[in-house]
Amino acid sequence: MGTTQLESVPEPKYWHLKTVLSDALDSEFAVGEVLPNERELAARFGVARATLRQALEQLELEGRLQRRRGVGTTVAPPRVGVAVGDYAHGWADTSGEDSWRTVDSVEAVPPAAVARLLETAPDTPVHRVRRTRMSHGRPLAAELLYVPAESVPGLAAIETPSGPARARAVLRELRRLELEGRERSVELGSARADDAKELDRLPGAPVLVVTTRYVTEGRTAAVAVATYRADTCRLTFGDGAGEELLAG
Amino acid sequence: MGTTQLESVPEPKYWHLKTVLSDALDSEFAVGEVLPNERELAARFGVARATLRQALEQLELEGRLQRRRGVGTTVAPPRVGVAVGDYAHGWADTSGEDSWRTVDSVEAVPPAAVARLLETAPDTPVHRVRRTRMSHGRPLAAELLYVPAESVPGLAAIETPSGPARARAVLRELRRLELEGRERSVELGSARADDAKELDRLPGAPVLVVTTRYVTEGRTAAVAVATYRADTCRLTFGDGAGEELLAG
DNA sequence: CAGTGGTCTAGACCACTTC
DNA sequence: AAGTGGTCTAGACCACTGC
Repeated sequence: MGTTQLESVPEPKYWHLKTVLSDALDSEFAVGEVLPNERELAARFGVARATLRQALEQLELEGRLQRRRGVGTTVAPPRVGVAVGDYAHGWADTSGEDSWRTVDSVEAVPPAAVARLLETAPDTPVHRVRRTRMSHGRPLAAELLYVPAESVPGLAAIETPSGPARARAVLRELRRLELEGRERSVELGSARADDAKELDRLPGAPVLVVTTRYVTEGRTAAVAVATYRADTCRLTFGDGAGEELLAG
Repeated sequence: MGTTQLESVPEPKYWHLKTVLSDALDSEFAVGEVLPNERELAARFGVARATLRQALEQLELEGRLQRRRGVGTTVAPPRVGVAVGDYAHGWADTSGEDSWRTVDSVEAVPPAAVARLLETAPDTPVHRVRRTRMSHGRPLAAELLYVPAESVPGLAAIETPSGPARARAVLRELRRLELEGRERSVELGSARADDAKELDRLPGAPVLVVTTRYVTEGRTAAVAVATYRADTCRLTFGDGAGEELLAG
Protein backbone atom coordinates (compact mmCIF):
# COMPACT_ATOMS: atom_id res chain seq x y z
CA MET A 1 0.00 0.00 0.00
CA GLY A 2 2.90 2.34 0.65
CA THR A 3 4.17 1.97 -2.88
CA THR A 4 3.17 5.18 -4.55
CA GLN A 5 4.13 4.30 -8.11
CA LEU A 6 7.07 6.67 -8.25
CA GLU A 7 8.54 7.37 -11.65
CA SER A 8 7.01 4.32 -13.21
CA VAL A 9 6.49 6.52 -16.25
CA PRO A 10 9.73 8.50 -16.36
CA GLU A 11 9.35 11.53 -18.54
CA PRO A 12 12.04 12.25 -21.12
CA LYS A 13 14.99 14.31 -19.97
CA TYR A 14 14.38 17.11 -22.43
CA TRP A 15 10.79 17.41 -21.22
CA HIS A 16 11.80 17.70 -17.62
CA LEU A 17 14.56 20.09 -18.64
CA LYS A 18 12.04 22.24 -20.44
CA THR A 19 9.95 22.51 -17.28
CA VAL A 20 12.95 23.44 -15.18
CA LEU A 21 14.09 26.05 -17.67
CA SER A 22 10.60 27.41 -18.03
CA ASP A 23 10.32 27.93 -14.29
CA ALA A 24 13.74 29.54 -14.22
CA LEU A 25 12.69 31.92 -16.97
CA ASP A 26 9.69 32.98 -14.92
CA SER A 27 11.58 33.57 -11.74
CA GLU A 28 15.18 34.40 -12.54
CA PHE A 29 15.30 36.08 -15.90
CA ALA A 30 14.04 39.32 -17.35
CA VAL A 31 12.78 39.82 -20.89
CA GLY A 32 15.69 40.38 -23.24
CA GLU A 33 18.24 38.86 -20.94
CA VAL A 34 20.70 36.47 -22.56
CA LEU A 35 21.02 32.93 -21.29
CA PRO A 36 24.33 31.12 -20.84
CA ASN A 37 25.41 29.47 -24.07
CA GLU A 38 24.24 25.99 -25.03
CA ARG A 39 27.50 24.23 -24.20
CA GLU A 40 27.55 25.66 -20.74
CA LEU A 41 23.85 25.00 -20.06
CA ALA A 42 24.28 21.40 -21.21
CA ALA A 43 27.22 20.93 -18.88
CA ARG A 44 25.39 22.57 -16.01
CA PHE A 45 22.44 20.20 -16.37
CA GLY A 46 24.61 17.19 -17.10
CA VAL A 47 23.11 16.37 -20.48
CA ALA A 48 24.37 16.26 -24.05
CA ARG A 49 24.06 19.42 -26.02
CA ALA A 50 21.55 17.81 -28.38
CA THR A 51 19.25 17.06 -25.47
CA LEU A 52 19.51 20.58 -24.15
CA ARG A 53 18.75 21.88 -27.61
CA GLN A 54 15.60 19.80 -27.76
CA ALA A 55 14.34 21.59 -24.69
CA LEU A 56 15.32 25.00 -26.06
CA GLU A 57 13.57 24.26 -29.33
CA GLN A 58 10.30 23.61 -27.53
CA LEU A 59 10.61 26.78 -25.51
CA GLU A 60 11.33 28.75 -28.67
CA LEU A 61 8.28 27.16 -30.31
CA GLU A 62 6.20 28.37 -27.40
CA GLY A 63 7.53 31.86 -27.78
CA ARG A 64 9.49 31.87 -24.55
CA LEU A 65 12.94 32.12 -26.08
CA GLN A 66 14.57 33.68 -29.06
CA ARG A 67 17.73 32.18 -30.50
CA ARG A 68 20.00 33.87 -32.99
CA ARG A 69 23.01 32.27 -34.57
CA GLY A 70 26.24 34.03 -33.73
CA VAL A 71 24.53 36.00 -31.00
CA GLY A 72 22.94 33.88 -28.33
CA THR A 73 19.69 32.88 -26.70
CA THR A 74 17.54 35.56 -25.13
CA VAL A 75 14.31 35.63 -23.17
CA ALA A 76 11.49 36.57 -25.53
CA PRO A 77 8.84 39.14 -24.71
CA PRO A 78 5.24 37.87 -24.50
CA ARG A 79 3.69 37.26 -27.89
CA VAL A 80 2.15 40.21 -29.67
CA GLY A 81 -1.57 40.04 -30.33
CA VAL A 82 -1.90 40.66 -34.04
CA ALA A 83 -5.31 41.49 -35.45
CA VAL A 84 -5.87 39.77 -38.75
CA GLY A 85 -8.55 41.12 -41.00
CA ASP A 86 -9.17 44.37 -39.23
CA TYR A 87 -6.97 46.63 -41.28
CA ALA A 88 -9.55 49.18 -42.29
CA HIS A 89 -11.65 48.02 -45.20
CA GLY A 90 -9.30 46.27 -47.45
CA TRP A 91 -5.86 46.90 -48.62
CA ALA A 92 -4.82 50.27 -47.35
CA ASP A 93 -1.29 50.69 -46.11
CA THR A 94 -1.85 51.87 -42.60
CA SER A 95 0.75 53.90 -40.87
CA GLY A 96 2.04 53.83 -37.35
CA GLU A 97 3.62 51.08 -35.37
CA ASP A 98 1.71 48.27 -37.03
CA SER A 99 1.69 48.58 -40.77
CA TRP A 100 1.94 46.88 -44.11
CA ARG A 101 4.84 47.70 -46.35
CA THR A 102 4.17 47.09 -50.03
CA VAL A 103 7.20 45.56 -51.68
CA ASP A 104 6.42 44.92 -55.31
CA SER A 105 4.17 43.26 -57.82
CA VAL A 106 4.88 40.88 -60.66
CA GLU A 107 2.89 38.74 -63.06
CA ALA A 108 3.11 35.14 -61.96
CA VAL A 109 1.37 31.81 -62.19
CA PRO A 110 -0.04 31.05 -58.74
CA PRO A 111 0.53 27.71 -57.00
CA ALA A 112 -2.08 25.09 -57.84
CA ALA A 113 -3.82 25.40 -54.48
CA VAL A 114 -4.24 29.16 -54.96
CA ALA A 115 -5.42 28.80 -58.55
CA ARG A 116 -8.13 26.48 -57.29
CA LEU A 117 -9.35 29.14 -54.86
CA LEU A 118 -9.18 31.84 -57.50
CA GLU A 119 -11.15 29.63 -59.82
CA THR A 120 -8.72 30.37 -62.63
CA ALA A 121 -7.17 27.83 -64.96
CA PRO A 122 -3.98 26.33 -63.53
CA ASP A 123 -1.56 28.16 -65.81
CA THR A 124 -3.16 31.59 -65.85
CA PRO A 125 -0.76 34.29 -64.64
CA VAL A 126 -2.14 36.80 -62.17
CA HIS A 127 -0.88 39.88 -60.36
CA ARG A 128 1.17 38.87 -57.36
CA VAL A 129 1.68 41.61 -54.83
CA ARG A 130 4.22 41.09 -52.10
CA ARG A 131 3.75 42.86 -48.80
CA THR A 132 5.39 42.73 -45.41
CA ARG A 133 3.70 43.44 -42.14
CA MET A 134 5.83 45.27 -39.62
CA SER A 135 5.33 46.06 -35.99
CA HIS A 136 7.67 48.27 -34.01
CA GLY A 137 10.23 47.93 -36.75
CA ARG A 138 10.21 44.13 -36.76
CA PRO A 139 8.74 41.89 -39.44
CA LEU A 140 5.64 39.95 -38.39
CA ALA A 141 4.42 38.50 -41.63
CA ALA A 142 5.15 38.14 -45.31
CA GLU A 143 2.18 38.09 -47.63
CA LEU A 144 1.58 37.18 -51.23
CA LEU A 145 -1.64 38.60 -52.62
CA TYR A 146 -2.88 37.01 -55.83
CA VAL A 147 -5.17 39.16 -57.95
CA PRO A 148 -6.63 37.94 -61.24
CA ALA A 149 -6.69 40.50 -64.04
CA GLU A 150 -10.51 40.50 -64.08
CA SER A 151 -10.57 41.88 -60.55
CA VAL A 152 -8.71 45.03 -61.55
CA PRO A 153 -10.03 45.92 -65.00
CA GLY A 154 -9.18 49.58 -64.58
CA LEU A 155 -5.49 48.88 -64.51
CA ALA A 156 -3.81 50.71 -67.39
CA ALA A 157 -1.62 48.37 -69.36
CA ILE A 158 0.89 51.12 -69.97
CA GLU A 159 1.89 51.53 -66.37
CA THR A 160 5.15 50.06 -65.21
CA PRO A 161 4.72 46.27 -65.29
CA SER A 162 6.29 45.49 -61.96
CA GLY A 163 7.83 47.00 -58.85
CA PRO A 164 6.38 48.98 -55.95
CA ALA A 165 4.55 51.49 -58.17
CA ARG A 166 2.74 48.68 -59.92
CA ALA A 167 1.93 47.06 -56.58
CA ARG A 168 0.30 50.23 -55.33
CA ALA A 169 -1.64 50.56 -58.56
CA VAL A 170 -3.06 47.05 -58.12
CA LEU A 171 -4.03 47.74 -54.53
CA ARG A 172 -5.61 51.03 -55.53
CA GLU A 173 -7.83 49.29 -58.06
CA LEU A 174 -8.64 46.50 -55.66
CA ARG A 175 -9.87 48.98 -53.10
CA ARG A 176 -12.64 50.04 -55.45
CA LEU A 177 -14.32 46.66 -55.24
CA GLU A 178 -17.09 46.08 -52.81
CA LEU A 179 -16.37 43.08 -50.69
CA GLU A 180 -19.17 40.73 -49.81
CA GLY A 181 -17.17 38.72 -47.40
CA ARG A 182 -13.97 37.07 -46.45
CA GLU A 183 -13.10 33.53 -45.72
CA ARG A 184 -10.04 32.64 -43.73
CA SER A 185 -8.08 29.62 -42.75
CA VAL A 186 -5.09 29.21 -40.45
CA GLU A 187 -2.66 26.35 -40.44
CA LEU A 188 0.84 25.53 -39.35
CA GLY A 189 3.60 25.59 -41.92
CA SER A 190 7.31 26.09 -42.23
CA ALA A 191 8.82 29.15 -43.81
CA ARG A 192 10.00 28.90 -47.39
CA ALA A 193 13.43 30.34 -48.07
CA ASP A 194 12.13 33.65 -49.43
CA ASP A 195 9.63 34.22 -46.64
CA ALA A 196 12.20 33.23 -44.04
CA LYS A 197 14.47 35.97 -45.33
CA GLU A 198 11.77 38.61 -45.03
CA LEU A 199 10.86 37.39 -41.57
CA ASP A 200 14.46 37.42 -40.38
CA ARG A 201 14.34 33.71 -39.57
CA LEU A 202 15.98 30.57 -40.90
CA PRO A 203 14.22 28.54 -43.58
CA GLY A 204 11.92 25.99 -42.03
CA ALA A 205 11.00 28.18 -39.09
CA PRO A 206 7.44 27.53 -37.89
CA VAL A 207 4.88 29.94 -39.29
CA LEU A 208 1.14 30.38 -39.15
CA VAL A 209 -0.18 30.45 -42.68
CA VAL A 210 -3.29 32.57 -43.04
CA THR A 211 -5.12 32.08 -46.31
CA THR A 212 -7.81 34.65 -47.08
CA ARG A 213 -10.29 34.49 -49.89
CA TYR A 214 -11.95 37.79 -50.75
CA VAL A 215 -15.38 37.44 -52.27
CA THR A 216 -17.17 39.99 -54.40
CA GLU A 217 -20.25 39.50 -56.52
CA GLY A 218 -20.09 35.79 -55.89
CA ARG A 219 -16.61 35.59 -57.38
CA THR A 220 -13.24 35.30 -55.77
CA ALA A 221 -11.70 38.73 -56.14
CA ALA A 222 -8.34 37.85 -54.66
CA VAL A 223 -6.52 35.39 -52.47
CA ALA A 224 -3.94 36.34 -49.89
CA VAL A 225 -1.45 33.92 -48.35
CA ALA A 226 0.20 35.47 -45.34
CA THR A 227 2.84 33.71 -43.28
CA TYR A 228 3.14 34.97 -39.73
CA ARG A 229 6.09 34.19 -37.45
CA ALA A 230 4.66 31.57 -35.12
CA ASP A 231 7.21 32.30 -32.42
CA THR A 232 6.25 35.94 -31.95
CA CYS A 233 2.64 36.20 -33.08
CA ARG A 234 -0.71 35.46 -31.55
CA LEU A 235 -3.37 36.00 -34.19
CA THR A 236 -6.58 37.62 -33.02
CA PHE A 237 -9.95 37.57 -34.73
CA GLY A 238 -12.57 39.92 -33.43
CA ASP A 239 -16.15 40.05 -34.59
CA GLY A 240 -16.58 43.68 -33.92
CA ALA A 241 -18.33 43.61 -30.56
CA GLY A 242 -16.38 45.39 -27.89
CA GLU A 243 -12.75 46.00 -27.21
CA GLU A 244 -10.19 43.41 -27.97
CA LEU A 245 -9.12 42.02 -24.66
CA LEU A 246 -7.26 39.17 -26.23
CA ALA A 247 -5.13 41.47 -28.34
CA GLY A 248 -3.44 42.83 -25.19
CA MET B 1 31.97 35.22 -66.58
CA GLY B 2 31.15 31.57 -66.89
CA THR B 3 31.18 31.10 -63.13
CA THR B 4 27.53 30.80 -62.22
CA GLN B 5 27.90 30.88 -58.45
CA LEU B 6 27.00 27.26 -57.96
CA GLU B 7 26.30 26.14 -54.43
CA SER B 8 27.98 29.14 -52.87
CA VAL B 9 25.14 28.95 -50.38
CA PRO B 10 24.79 25.20 -49.86
CA GLU B 11 21.51 24.36 -48.25
CA PRO B 12 21.50 22.01 -45.29
CA LYS B 13 21.24 18.32 -46.06
CA TYR B 14 18.01 17.87 -44.15
CA TRP B 15 16.43 20.71 -46.09
CA HIS B 16 17.37 19.21 -49.41
CA LEU B 17 16.27 15.82 -48.16
CA LYS B 18 12.92 17.26 -47.24
CA THR B 19 12.43 18.55 -50.76
CA VAL B 20 13.37 15.22 -52.29
CA LEU B 21 11.06 13.32 -49.97
CA SER B 22 8.26 15.78 -50.52
CA ASP B 23 8.47 15.30 -54.28
CA ALA B 24 8.57 11.55 -53.83
CA LEU B 25 5.45 11.71 -51.68
CA ASP B 26 3.64 13.58 -54.43
CA SER B 27 4.61 11.24 -57.20
CA GLU B 28 5.30 7.80 -55.80
CA PHE B 29 3.16 7.34 -52.72
CA ALA B 30 -0.52 7.11 -52.00
CA VAL B 31 -2.24 8.43 -48.89
CA GLY B 32 -1.97 5.94 -46.08
CA GLU B 33 0.96 4.11 -47.58
CA VAL B 34 3.79 3.29 -45.18
CA LEU B 35 7.30 4.50 -45.89
CA PRO B 36 10.42 2.40 -45.38
CA ASN B 37 11.66 2.65 -41.82
CA GLU B 38 14.00 5.40 -40.70
CA ARG B 39 17.13 3.27 -40.60
CA GLU B 40 16.64 2.13 -44.12
CA LEU B 41 15.74 5.56 -45.46
CA ALA B 42 18.81 7.04 -43.82
CA ALA B 43 21.01 4.38 -45.40
CA ARG B 44 19.37 4.86 -48.76
CA PHE B 45 20.08 8.58 -48.74
CA GLY B 46 23.51 8.18 -47.19
CA VAL B 47 22.87 10.30 -44.13
CA ALA B 48 22.78 9.72 -40.39
CA ARG B 49 19.45 8.76 -38.94
CA ALA B 50 19.27 12.01 -36.97
CA THR B 51 19.56 14.00 -40.18
CA LEU B 52 16.84 12.00 -41.85
CA ARG B 53 14.65 12.48 -38.81
CA GLN B 54 15.08 16.24 -39.06
CA ALA B 55 13.60 16.09 -42.55
CA LEU B 56 10.76 13.81 -41.45
CA GLU B 57 9.96 16.11 -38.55
CA GLN B 58 9.48 19.03 -40.90
CA LEU B 59 7.27 17.02 -43.19
CA GLU B 60 5.19 15.89 -40.23
CA LEU B 61 4.91 19.51 -39.07
CA GLU B 62 3.56 20.40 -42.50
CA GLY B 63 0.99 17.64 -42.28
CA ARG B 64 2.53 15.51 -45.01
CA LEU B 65 3.49 12.56 -42.84
CA GLN B 66 2.20 10.78 -39.80
CA ARG B 67 4.60 8.91 -37.55
CA ARG B 68 3.58 6.47 -34.87
CA ARG B 69 5.96 4.78 -32.49
CA GLY B 70 6.01 1.05 -32.84
CA VAL B 71 4.10 1.26 -36.10
CA GLY B 72 5.82 3.30 -38.76
CA THR B 73 5.62 6.39 -40.92
CA THR B 74 2.66 6.81 -43.22
CA VAL B 75 1.62 9.35 -45.81
CA ALA B 76 -0.93 11.68 -44.26
CA PRO B 77 -4.16 12.70 -45.95
CA PRO B 78 -4.55 16.41 -46.74
CA ARG B 79 -5.42 18.49 -43.72
CA VAL B 80 -9.04 18.69 -42.70
CA GLY B 81 -10.67 22.08 -42.84
CA VAL B 82 -12.12 22.57 -39.38
CA ALA B 83 -14.65 25.32 -38.84
CA VAL B 84 -14.08 27.05 -35.53
CA GLY B 85 -16.92 29.04 -34.10
CA ASP B 86 -19.62 27.83 -36.39
CA TYR B 87 -21.12 25.15 -34.23
CA ALA B 88 -24.64 26.40 -34.13
CA HIS B 89 -25.11 29.14 -31.56
CA GLY B 90 -23.08 28.15 -28.66
CA TRP B 91 -22.39 24.95 -26.93
CA ALA B 92 -24.65 22.33 -28.37
CA ASP B 93 -23.19 18.90 -28.89
CA THR B 94 -23.70 18.41 -32.57
CA SER B 95 -23.98 14.96 -33.95
CA GLY B 96 -22.63 13.40 -37.08
CA GLU B 97 -19.11 13.02 -38.29
CA ASP B 98 -17.83 16.21 -36.72
CA SER B 99 -18.91 16.60 -33.14
CA TRP B 100 -18.03 17.60 -29.64
CA ARG B 101 -17.95 14.97 -26.95
CA THR B 102 -18.49 16.29 -23.44
CA VAL B 103 -16.18 14.57 -21.01
CA ASP B 104 -16.71 16.02 -17.57
CA SER B 105 -16.79 19.08 -15.40
CA VAL B 106 -15.01 19.95 -12.19
CA GLU B 107 -14.53 22.99 -10.00
CA ALA B 108 -11.05 24.34 -10.56
CA VAL B 109 -8.93 27.44 -10.28
CA PRO B 110 -8.14 28.60 -13.82
CA PRO B 111 -4.61 29.45 -14.95
CA ALA B 112 -3.63 33.05 -14.36
CA ALA B 113 -3.96 34.00 -18.02
CA VAL B 114 -7.52 32.68 -18.12
CA ALA B 115 -8.48 34.33 -14.85
CA ARG B 116 -7.39 37.62 -16.34
CA LEU B 117 -9.71 37.13 -19.28
CA LEU B 118 -12.56 36.06 -17.05
CA GLU B 119 -11.99 39.13 -14.93
CA THR B 120 -12.18 37.01 -11.80
CA ALA B 121 -9.77 37.12 -8.88
CA PRO B 122 -6.75 34.87 -9.41
CA ASP B 123 -7.79 32.18 -6.93
CA THR B 124 -11.48 31.96 -7.66
CA PRO B 125 -12.55 28.47 -8.67
CA VAL B 126 -14.82 28.18 -11.69
CA HIS B 127 -16.58 25.41 -13.57
CA ARG B 128 -14.16 23.70 -15.91
CA VAL B 129 -15.80 21.65 -18.61
CA ARG B 130 -13.65 19.33 -20.65
CA ARG B 131 -14.71 18.49 -24.17
CA THR B 132 -13.16 16.68 -27.09
CA ARG B 133 -13.83 17.40 -30.71
CA MET B 134 -13.95 14.36 -32.93
CA SER B 135 -14.11 13.97 -36.66
CA HIS B 136 -14.60 10.63 -38.35
CA GLY B 137 -13.74 8.91 -35.11
CA ARG B 138 -10.45 10.71 -34.63
CA PRO B 139 -9.69 13.38 -32.05
CA LEU B 140 -9.14 16.86 -33.48
CA ALA B 141 -9.09 19.02 -30.42
CA ALA B 142 -9.23 19.03 -26.65
CA GLU B 143 -10.98 21.94 -25.01
CA LEU B 144 -11.20 23.35 -21.53
CA LEU B 145 -14.15 25.66 -21.05
CA TYR B 146 -13.97 27.92 -18.01
CA VAL B 147 -17.31 29.18 -16.72
CA PRO B 148 -17.59 31.46 -13.68
CA ALA B 149 -20.45 30.66 -11.31
CA GLU B 150 -22.11 34.01 -12.08
CA SER B 151 -22.60 32.97 -15.67
CA VAL B 152 -24.76 30.00 -14.74
CA PRO B 153 -26.86 31.18 -11.78
CA GLY B 154 -29.59 28.67 -12.51
CA LEU B 155 -27.35 25.77 -11.69
CA ALA B 156 -28.83 23.82 -8.79
CA ALA B 157 -26.24 23.19 -6.14
CA ILE B 158 -27.71 19.82 -5.37
CA GLU B 159 -26.87 18.31 -8.71
CA THR B 160 -23.90 16.00 -8.94
CA PRO B 161 -20.79 18.16 -8.44
CA SER B 162 -18.69 16.71 -11.24
CA GLY B 163 -18.67 14.28 -14.13
CA PRO B 164 -20.43 14.25 -17.49
CA ALA B 165 -23.89 14.96 -16.07
CA ARG B 166 -22.61 18.08 -14.38
CA ALA B 167 -20.83 19.12 -17.57
CA ARG B 168 -24.04 18.89 -19.53
CA ALA B 169 -25.87 20.87 -16.87
CA VAL B 170 -23.32 23.68 -17.14
CA LEU B 171 -23.58 23.74 -20.91
CA ARG B 172 -27.36 23.73 -20.72
CA GLU B 173 -27.36 26.80 -18.49
CA LEU B 174 -24.76 28.50 -20.63
CA ARG B 175 -26.92 28.08 -23.69
CA ARG B 176 -29.57 30.33 -22.15
CA LEU B 177 -27.29 33.33 -22.25
CA GLU B 178 -27.48 35.73 -25.12
CA LEU B 179 -24.09 36.25 -26.61
CA GLU B 180 -23.05 39.67 -27.77
CA GLY B 181 -19.91 38.55 -29.42
CA ARG B 182 -16.89 36.38 -29.45
CA GLU B 183 -13.25 37.19 -29.51
CA ARG B 184 -10.72 34.68 -30.67
CA SER B 185 -7.00 34.24 -30.84
CA VAL B 186 -4.88 31.54 -32.37
CA GLU B 187 -1.31 30.74 -31.49
CA LEU B 188 1.18 27.93 -31.71
CA GLY B 189 1.79 25.82 -28.65
CA SER B 190 2.91 22.40 -27.61
CA ALA B 191 0.55 19.84 -26.17
CA ARG B 192 0.54 19.38 -22.42
CA ALA B 193 0.64 15.78 -21.22
CA ASP B 194 -3.11 15.55 -20.60
CA ASP B 195 -4.11 17.12 -23.89
CA ALA B 196 -1.59 15.00 -25.75
CA LYS B 197 -3.25 11.90 -24.38
CA GLU B 198 -6.68 12.99 -25.56
CA LEU B 199 -5.28 13.91 -28.96
CA ASP B 200 -3.48 10.60 -29.35
CA ARG B 201 -0.13 12.33 -29.69
CA LEU B 202 3.06 12.54 -27.66
CA PRO B 203 3.50 15.37 -25.17
CA GLY B 204 5.04 18.40 -26.82
CA ALA B 205 3.35 17.79 -30.14
CA PRO B 206 2.62 21.04 -31.97
CA VAL B 207 -0.90 22.33 -31.48
CA LEU B 208 -2.89 25.37 -32.47
CA VAL B 209 -4.27 26.94 -29.33
CA VAL B 210 -7.57 28.71 -29.91
CA THR B 211 -8.62 30.97 -27.07
CA THR B 212 -12.20 32.21 -27.22
CA ARG B 213 -13.75 34.81 -25.00
CA TYR B 214 -17.54 34.83 -24.94
CA VAL B 215 -19.06 38.20 -24.17
CA THR B 216 -22.53 38.85 -22.80
CA GLU B 217 -23.89 42.04 -21.35
CA GLY B 218 -20.44 43.55 -21.41
CA ARG B 219 -19.08 40.78 -19.21
CA THR B 220 -16.99 37.77 -20.03
CA ALA B 221 -19.40 34.86 -19.80
CA ALA B 222 -16.84 32.15 -20.40
CA VAL B 223 -13.43 31.44 -21.83
CA ALA B 224 -12.58 28.39 -23.90
CA VAL B 225 -9.07 27.16 -24.54
CA ALA B 226 -9.07 24.60 -27.32
CA THR B 227 -5.94 22.86 -28.52
CA TYR B 228 -6.15 21.54 -32.07
CA ARG B 229 -3.71 19.05 -33.55
CA ALA B 230 -1.54 21.23 -35.76
CA ASP B 231 -0.50 18.32 -37.92
CA THR B 232 -3.98 17.39 -39.06
CA CYS B 233 -6.06 20.56 -38.77
CA ARG B 234 -6.53 23.65 -40.86
CA LEU B 235 -8.72 26.05 -38.94
CA THR B 236 -11.30 27.94 -40.96
CA PHE B 237 -13.08 31.15 -40.02
CA GLY B 238 -16.02 32.14 -42.14
CA ASP B 239 -17.95 35.34 -41.80
CA GLY B 240 -21.16 33.95 -43.03
CA ALA B 241 -21.11 35.04 -46.64
CA GLY B 242 -21.30 32.14 -49.02
CA GLU B 243 -20.09 28.59 -48.99
CA GLU B 244 -16.86 27.69 -47.38
CA LEU B 245 -14.45 27.03 -50.19
CA LEU B 246 -11.48 26.94 -47.89
CA ALA B 247 -13.01 24.26 -45.72
CA GLY B 248 -12.65 21.81 -48.62
C1' DC C 1 39.29 36.90 -34.33
C1' DA C 2 36.58 34.41 -30.62
C1' DG C 3 32.12 32.97 -29.47
C1' DT C 4 27.51 31.83 -30.68
C1' DG C 5 23.91 28.75 -32.47
C1' DG C 6 23.11 25.32 -36.62
C1' DT C 7 24.23 20.94 -38.83
C1' DC C 8 25.84 16.28 -38.89
C1' DT C 9 27.66 11.75 -37.48
C1' DA C 10 27.62 6.87 -35.63
C1' DG C 11 26.50 4.75 -32.49
C1' DA C 12 23.37 3.02 -28.05
C1' DC C 13 19.33 2.08 -25.58
C1' DC C 14 14.25 2.73 -24.55
C1' DA C 15 9.02 2.56 -25.27
C1' DC C 16 5.68 0.98 -27.88
C1' DT C 17 2.92 -1.95 -31.24
C1' DT C 18 2.14 -6.08 -33.46
C1' DC C 19 2.24 -10.85 -34.14
C1' DA D 1 10.23 -11.57 -29.94
C1' DA D 2 10.84 -8.59 -33.72
C1' DG D 3 10.41 -4.21 -35.58
C1' DT D 4 9.12 0.53 -35.26
C1' DG D 5 9.85 5.39 -33.93
C1' DG D 6 11.64 8.20 -29.63
C1' DT D 7 15.51 9.54 -26.71
C1' DC D 8 20.27 10.29 -25.71
C1' DT D 9 25.32 10.63 -26.11
C1' DA D 10 29.97 12.70 -27.28
C1' DG D 11 31.99 14.27 -30.31
C1' DA D 12 33.08 17.23 -35.02
C1' DC D 13 32.69 20.93 -38.15
C1' DC D 14 30.11 24.93 -40.34
C1' DA D 15 27.85 29.70 -40.70
C1' DC D 16 27.15 33.70 -38.70
C1' DT D 17 27.76 37.85 -35.48
C1' DG D 18 30.31 41.13 -33.25
C1' DC D 19 34.37 43.12 -31.55
